[in-house]
Amino acid sequence: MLEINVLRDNAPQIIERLKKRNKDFTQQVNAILELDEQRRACQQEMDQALSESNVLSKQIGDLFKSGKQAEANEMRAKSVEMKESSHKLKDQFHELDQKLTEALYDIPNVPQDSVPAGKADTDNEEIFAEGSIPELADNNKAHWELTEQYGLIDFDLGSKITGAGFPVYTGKGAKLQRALINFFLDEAENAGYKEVIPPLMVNEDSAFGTGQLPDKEGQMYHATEDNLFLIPTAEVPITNIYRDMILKEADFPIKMCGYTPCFRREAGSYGKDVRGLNRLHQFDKVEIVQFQHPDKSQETLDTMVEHVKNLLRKLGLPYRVLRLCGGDLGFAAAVTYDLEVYSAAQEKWLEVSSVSCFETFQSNRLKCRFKGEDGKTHLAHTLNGSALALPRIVAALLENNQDENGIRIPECLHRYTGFDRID
RNA sequence: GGAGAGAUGGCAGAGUGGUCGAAUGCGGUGGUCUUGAAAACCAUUGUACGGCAACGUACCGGGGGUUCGAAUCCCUCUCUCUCCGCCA
Repeated sequence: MLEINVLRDNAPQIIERLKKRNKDFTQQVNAILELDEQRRACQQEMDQALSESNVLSKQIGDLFKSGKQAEANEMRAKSVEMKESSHKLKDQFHELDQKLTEALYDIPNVPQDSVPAGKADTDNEEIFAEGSIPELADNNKAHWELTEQYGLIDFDLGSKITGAGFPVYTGKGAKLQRALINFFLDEAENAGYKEVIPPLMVNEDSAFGTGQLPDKEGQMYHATEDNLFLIPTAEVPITNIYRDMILKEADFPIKMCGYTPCFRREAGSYGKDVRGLNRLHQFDKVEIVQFQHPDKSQETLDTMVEHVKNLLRKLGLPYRVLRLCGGDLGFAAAVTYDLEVYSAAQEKWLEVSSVSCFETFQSNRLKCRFKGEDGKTHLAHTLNGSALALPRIVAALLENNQDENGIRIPECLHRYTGFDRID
């Protein structure tokens, strides 16, 4: 969520920049400023009242001690009276504070200047592309055919055990998963990321910290009995490691990576684009996360994109990098780069990574701060990216590398798979 | 699942109704001393909100209550630990 004091000081600019999201926030922002005004006025009144009764209480105590019962009792009556009004002010303050916070939840992050204007994914800006699109034989197959032909993934079996979107990886298909995970983790480690294996379920506070709650609870599987949520991405548990913390400036950059399965309900997305590996309820992903000094987050973002590009390069997949337009930008992100690979049999681009800088939007909720040179505390910047999400990588690998007799495995994976072909 | 204990500042750990934002120790920071370091000594050291500032207010796991006054008493929730049972 946005910082109230930043919004207070820069309202017109913020409203202007938010227009990139194709919505006018003037009214909402004005309502917030109004609430903020009221809240501050109320706090002053409340603090005043509390201060007075604190003084009074102290005096009463002194009077009792020096044996002046009568006077003390008289003041006590006065104090009771005051209590009523301070109680009212307290309630009022809390109500205003609550309203203000809730109103702030509804304002998305402010897009950076580089974010192009636009309404939908068709307006995203392609800023880089690499790799050549393979020419497949006429009788080429989509990955869901290949996985069946070579016994790599059993979608029907997953449906039987759990439901649609929960595939069973078998034989070389399972081994390929493991290989990719290890490859991605090793690459991340080589780039200085510390590996963590976080919990796959998180509590409400964590889901709130990274912004899944209060709005997007429909996306997560919810174990109501224990009020825990299955993670939709490792971003949630990993970023929450630093919730409620004050870091030292020397701690930056904090670089962490982790492999986890991810669980997404994907409610309402049935029908289109869900065939095979394109959209699953459970999938594997290696995530990279960084906490960074605000002055350095921009270059950090670039290095993270570079890291992902490198992975795709090594895998030999044709890919492109998109800078998301304002209309496609996630609620919490200030800027996002999507990386897409070309899946040659399906003849379409598949999103395999999303690298974002959230500036202070997440850390404000997380209360992740650092003590600066000036001795004051400031909110850290958070960044994260997929490096990488497996299913669509597998889809593209299978489709792009197929030939008459099987599927070629990219060289960087050989030491992990132990085989160089699937046939 | 049953029985019990507990939750206090970065950590350890006092504090059972006013003198407590909170003793003490450790740690951190600054300084003295030293060729340098260590040791010793001195000082300083929580967060948030409001205020130009002085300063005020709130916070001792969360929420509620009693009281003129709560870290301290009551209720409730959450979490942690120990023992028993079950179990990978």
